[in-house]
Amino acid sequence: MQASLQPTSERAAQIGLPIPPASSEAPTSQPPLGTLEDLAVTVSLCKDDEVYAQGGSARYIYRILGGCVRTVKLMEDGRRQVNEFLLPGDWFGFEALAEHDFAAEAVGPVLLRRYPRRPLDTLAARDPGIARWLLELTSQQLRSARDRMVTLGRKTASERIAGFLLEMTRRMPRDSNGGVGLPMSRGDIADHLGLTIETVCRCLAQIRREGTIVLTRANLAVRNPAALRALASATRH
Amino acid sequence: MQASLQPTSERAAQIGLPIPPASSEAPTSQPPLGTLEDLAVTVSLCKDDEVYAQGGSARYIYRILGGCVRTVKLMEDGRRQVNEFLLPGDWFGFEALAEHDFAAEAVGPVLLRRYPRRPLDTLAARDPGIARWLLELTSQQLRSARDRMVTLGRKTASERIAGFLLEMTRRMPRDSNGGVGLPMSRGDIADHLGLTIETVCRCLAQIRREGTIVLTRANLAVRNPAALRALASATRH
DNA sequence: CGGTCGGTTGAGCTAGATCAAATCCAGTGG
DNA sequence: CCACTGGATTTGATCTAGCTCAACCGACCG
Repeated sequence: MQASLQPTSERAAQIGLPIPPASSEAPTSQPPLGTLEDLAVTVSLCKDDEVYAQGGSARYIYRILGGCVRTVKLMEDGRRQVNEFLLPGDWFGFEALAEHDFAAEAVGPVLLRRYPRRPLDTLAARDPGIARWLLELTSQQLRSARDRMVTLGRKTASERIAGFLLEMTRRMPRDSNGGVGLPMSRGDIADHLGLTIETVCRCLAQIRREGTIVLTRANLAVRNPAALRALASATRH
Repeated sequence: MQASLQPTSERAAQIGLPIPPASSEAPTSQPPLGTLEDLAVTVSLCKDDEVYAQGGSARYIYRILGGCVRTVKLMEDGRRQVNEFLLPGDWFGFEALAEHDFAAEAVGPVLLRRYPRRPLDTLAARDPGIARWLLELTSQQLRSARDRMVTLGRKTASERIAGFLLEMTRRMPRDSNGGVGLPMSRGDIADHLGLTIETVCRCLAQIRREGTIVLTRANLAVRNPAALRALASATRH
């Protein structure tokens, strides 16, 4: 872990970073970081490298240029919760408290831009626009965390999977065949949704059998979005 | 619902509001709200009154003076997720986006202070201290939401219950007998922890049988905190 | 005193976990 | 180019934590 936090902006090509078109998500309002941009460096990571550790002090914030990052919380006995998957264009690490409560790890090869927190904080103390932007980012995270709360607390396995697939088709860029790449493993998905790998596989297989999706190891195409949406918010009984 | 959002500061006594000593939680840094305090009103609510509805526009922020408020998300078929319980001293409703993503309801009789958002926002745009305070509140919410994510995604029923009891003893004021009052029903607890009422009861009964806690309908005393802590972070197998 | 509404307890049932065994590739070395 | 190897994925068989359904209990209330 912690292998390559050295700025190595050229490594992207070396490690075969998947071309990173911006997330199709509504781009979070670009902040006027001006002077801060000069203090930023570009960092490239390999699969499973740690961006920062759980409990580490929060010295930087990050923006993803390419690839996918997961935030992870680990229990002592190895149970794992993947809080979120971060995609190109997404910012993270700005939670404003002293220590990171989650670790952040590269799901695959990742390229990201790293900004120091200290000058950002002083900037935010002067510029209400920056402060507002930070608040908005945090609020959005909070909102999506709360949505996931319902997922984890009250939804069935297939509802979780269907919802996840919908989220991915929404956030990932469409490729030439109308499909999207799933950068994360089944295990990552399982730990994100509070399920086991096997249950994830079985639900995916089920949805595929019904003809709702076409799925290879890492590529997803939705054939019947309506059916998928119905699955995601199934009214029970 | 929506019964009594009229400012009725005298009703507290009428409805027998449980004396509201401040939460023993580290009080979130008191903001210099100065001028805003003049625009605030005190509101009193009865059990199950709605403070605001899911999807309602976010016009106010609130501080609890006494009682307990729950934030709730409801699925169409009635499945319910209680996001958090808010206690005296806690602020809520400041998520900064236009609409509330959760409803907020009084768990029992509640007294709260209501501040209009618009002037707060303009205040925050001028005063970095206010902005910083809002960001900190939101970040704390985000942090606790993320902790609950692990609970909901990966913990067993008894771990959830034990963790919840510990949280309550931490946040609630101790009464003369060393116990704390639990303002919420078993159903609320169940919907908070992603369990059923029956499972909540059975786990509580189990922990009580072991002598770790003494529990009546609405009052909890922890006899063996170490045992409870062990339960909450049990290393599986 | 009967009714209602939380809470508790018992008896199965089942969604999803666990355990185990293929299968499928992607990358490696020949 | 092809066989080989190891990890990821898939599928099958079984088990179980927690859910569901149902009965009962006790406090409070009119």
